[in-house]
Amino acid sequence: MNIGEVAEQSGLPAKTIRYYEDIGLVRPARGENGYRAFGETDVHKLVFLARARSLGFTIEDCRALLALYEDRARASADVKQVAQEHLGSIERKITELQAMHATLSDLVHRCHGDDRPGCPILEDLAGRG
Amino acid sequence: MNIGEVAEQSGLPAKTIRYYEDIGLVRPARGENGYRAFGETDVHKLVFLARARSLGFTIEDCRALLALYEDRARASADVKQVAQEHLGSIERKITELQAMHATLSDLVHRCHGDDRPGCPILEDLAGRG
DNA sequence: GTAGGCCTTCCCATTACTGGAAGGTCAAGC
DNA sequence: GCTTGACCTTCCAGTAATGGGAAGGCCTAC
Repeated sequence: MNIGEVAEQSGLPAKTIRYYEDIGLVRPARGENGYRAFGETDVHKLVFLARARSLGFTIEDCRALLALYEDRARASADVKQVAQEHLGSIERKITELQAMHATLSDLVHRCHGDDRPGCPILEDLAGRG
Repeated sequence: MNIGEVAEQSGLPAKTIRYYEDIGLVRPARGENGYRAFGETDVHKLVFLARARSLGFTIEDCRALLALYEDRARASADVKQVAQEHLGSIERKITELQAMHATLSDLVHRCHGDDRPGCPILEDLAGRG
């Protein structure tokens, strides 16, 4: 299977698939013409990667999860730990964004948004808020 | 004022302040010895930048906000628009993270996390969830 | 044989820094 | 006067995870 078809099936851009090969996440065979020849296993891995990435796992998380996925003797405790740590970082990001949102939302609501002088947003940014 | 003191006052690393000069956000004078010589205005700008960055504005947003801040004839409508667009992008990010969180949280709770075979997390990632 | 649509590699750009090397400057202490 | 150490300088490279685009090979159809 050529990279174009794999891209379609996995939902990943061809560029990204080549990158994943570069960093060793997949190792497709090569045809005589030099084209990458993807097997079913490769496609499965790429689907796995696409899903994991869409859940926000980093590439290194993905590498670990993929190793666990391929490890017949894996303990799901290891998987759970990676996922829980990621969940924690998602929670921290949400909290951070919510704090930004609260502050900024307040400033935006207090800004009349016309030509009158005095803008609460600029005043806050300037340290006089 | 040397960069070290400015770093302390603004809360920004010296490295970051040099970077901001590089990209034209501040233009400190230079002393005879080649050291950057920051004035009060520079410090104000850097405090402004630190605050705006902490609210998640991009560097280019900051550049625009700084220009508006320095523009005596500015309309707060312009400021408000930048802020509102940023608020929208924060909201989109939060929504995205919350979706990830919901899915992953569900998977984590369903994963027993021991040595028994079958891990809902891996099964989801593999497309069999 | 040629047009187009694939595929290949390679290098550069992105965002907002961060780290580190190599070297100049300054103030203090001996 | 000399050294030490803290500060400053520039420049180069790296981060995460791609995306863009050039230059060129391959493949199929007309």
